Amino acid sequence: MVSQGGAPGSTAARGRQVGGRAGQGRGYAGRWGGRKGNGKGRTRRGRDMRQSRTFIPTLRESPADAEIASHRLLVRAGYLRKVASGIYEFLPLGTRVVQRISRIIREEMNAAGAQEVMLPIMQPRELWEESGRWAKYGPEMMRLKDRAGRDFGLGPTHEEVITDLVRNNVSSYRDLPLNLYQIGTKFRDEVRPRFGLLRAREFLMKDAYSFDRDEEGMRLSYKAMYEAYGRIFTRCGCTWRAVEAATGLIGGDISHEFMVPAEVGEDHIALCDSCSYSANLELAGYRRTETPRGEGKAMERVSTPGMRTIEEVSGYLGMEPRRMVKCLMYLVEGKPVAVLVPGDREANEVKLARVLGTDEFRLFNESDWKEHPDYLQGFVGPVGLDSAEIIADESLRGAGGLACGANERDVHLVHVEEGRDFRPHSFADLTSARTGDPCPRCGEPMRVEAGIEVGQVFQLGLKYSEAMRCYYHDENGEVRPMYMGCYGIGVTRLMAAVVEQHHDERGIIWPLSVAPAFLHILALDYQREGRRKAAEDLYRECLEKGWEVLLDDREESAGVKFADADLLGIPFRAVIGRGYDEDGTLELQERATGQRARLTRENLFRRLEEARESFRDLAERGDM
RNA sequence: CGGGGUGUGGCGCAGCUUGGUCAGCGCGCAUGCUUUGGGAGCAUGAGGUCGGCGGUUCAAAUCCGCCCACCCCGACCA
Repeated sequence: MVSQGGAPGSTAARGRQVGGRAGQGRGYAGRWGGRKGNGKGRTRRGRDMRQSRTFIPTLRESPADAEIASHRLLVRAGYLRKVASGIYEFLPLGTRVVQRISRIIREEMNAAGAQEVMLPIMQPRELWEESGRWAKYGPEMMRLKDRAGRDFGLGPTHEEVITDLVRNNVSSYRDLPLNLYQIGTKFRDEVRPRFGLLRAREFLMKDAYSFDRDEEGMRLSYKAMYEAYGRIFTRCGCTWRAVEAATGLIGGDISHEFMVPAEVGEDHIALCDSCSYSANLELAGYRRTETPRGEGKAMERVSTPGMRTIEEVSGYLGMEPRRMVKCLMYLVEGKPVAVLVPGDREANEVKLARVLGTDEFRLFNESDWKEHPDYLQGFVGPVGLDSAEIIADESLRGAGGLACGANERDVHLVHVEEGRDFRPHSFADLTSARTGDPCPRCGEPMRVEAGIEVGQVFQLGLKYSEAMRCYYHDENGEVRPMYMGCYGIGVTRLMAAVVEQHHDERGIIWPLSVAPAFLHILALDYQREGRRKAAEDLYRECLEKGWEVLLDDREESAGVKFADADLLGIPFRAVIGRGYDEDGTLELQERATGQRARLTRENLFRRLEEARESFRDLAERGDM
């Protein structure tokens, strides 16, 4: 089995082997729960999973509140139940899947030199004050008081706690690098939980934190995690891609997100197939090649009675929306700022936050318009707008032939040219790329696709170590802050993502690596003595091999058993039915392909062993 | 937080407009018999004070008010 890692400062902690597998080869034997050999005195070594005695409440109908496949199927198939909005119970099969995913994560984390710890969910306010995030995190952090009235937060993430742990116990360069991780419950009081496990309030997360002497070390730690993440998602059966990402509340400079492409994903990423540039749409750049040009005509006023929206005005004037200047009024730290973007684009507020250097801003609301009556909602334009700072999207640099509000009721201006008629205080990248926009690196057209963020890695640098005084002594006795990184995987979200990528209309199709069982034995007409005995024998034999097997020993009709088996999605199915009566053969079905074969008992085992063997090879190579 | 919607046995729903044998249907559950290769049939049965509180009325699942929960869209979050 895999080493659980050593104490701080041990070989396991120091033995960095970027990109490789530090430590010993991982034990893939008994992937379905089985120890191999040496089970003397015990006839059964696999877990006993008789369906009649296992808590798998399947539903014939979809629950009314489930919209997406993963949510619907996980509930219908008896893996999951909701107890409150965004809060779920994992039933035995769901728990199995979580454990299997967790196991893959542990193997890869341990192999990459990280050590597992367990950190508290409930964390004292004081730590969060140190990092400044008690104020900054906002209502998303669940807060509570103990009986003495002391403030605590339920950890939405664990940088503070881990930094506190390390600063108090690590003080020498000899103990670095150090990488600690946990798999634990996180709580985030999401504004709007939805999509089952994809956006839950309480969820399981693997989070790791690395501590290094310098930036170079941090980069190596980052690289090791990045590569481990790729292996983890691949082994869980996901297609994925890593993209450049924004850092948000966690902070730091460099970050990548691991995205699992899926229609239902809430994130969007821009991809270039020519040069492999890929980034979250929040920060993906694109080249401005569509900048409209003018013909040197003089600016002109036109009457646009009652027309406030881009659609209304552009339709009335017969101009393309991209020639309209959308002038958005923002209140930035209490001051009005005009943000100019082409009429056919939206402002990207993540980019805007970067440019403004603050996230204290919002689009004008009703009362803001009232308080600033000199800005006429629907007719604001950059020409003659002296009272506000004006920042414009890059695509408006040198643009001409534009139309915009005249800062006068029911009037717009046409033939407007940037540079001649108005001049923004600055230009910046303020809009999101769309499919077809040119790649910022190579200029080829990109595409935008939806994905589920299943993991994110950050180079934190000194953000927390300086704020929280997490220092060490180097060889010369100098006191230096540690360079940190942090690395998260949404374990339960990953489970949902796997289902999103692996299901059909009838149910889940688990990849072998994370399936709650390897084989599902269905004995049809279980009452028939011969079939029952055959099923029991097969079951026992599988258990002795250490396989995880689910035996459908219920006295249900064939249709019910098949339908439930499709729903549960266990990769292989052995059916004992008519074929068995006729010539003693069993039918092996593969859930993913639907392939069926009537086999003798010996051949059935041979085929299953082959499947396990080829899977094991894939796993060793990191292809699975 | 804004907008919309829903809350009726374990699950999915009807009933509400036009208060009064409306507490009902399907699935599930229990018992018995017959069934068993794609969600079986017959029979019998258990189970809901209709989200909560208050009001109107002779009478409220149904009308009114407040509250709560859940869902969707948006805002938010990363």
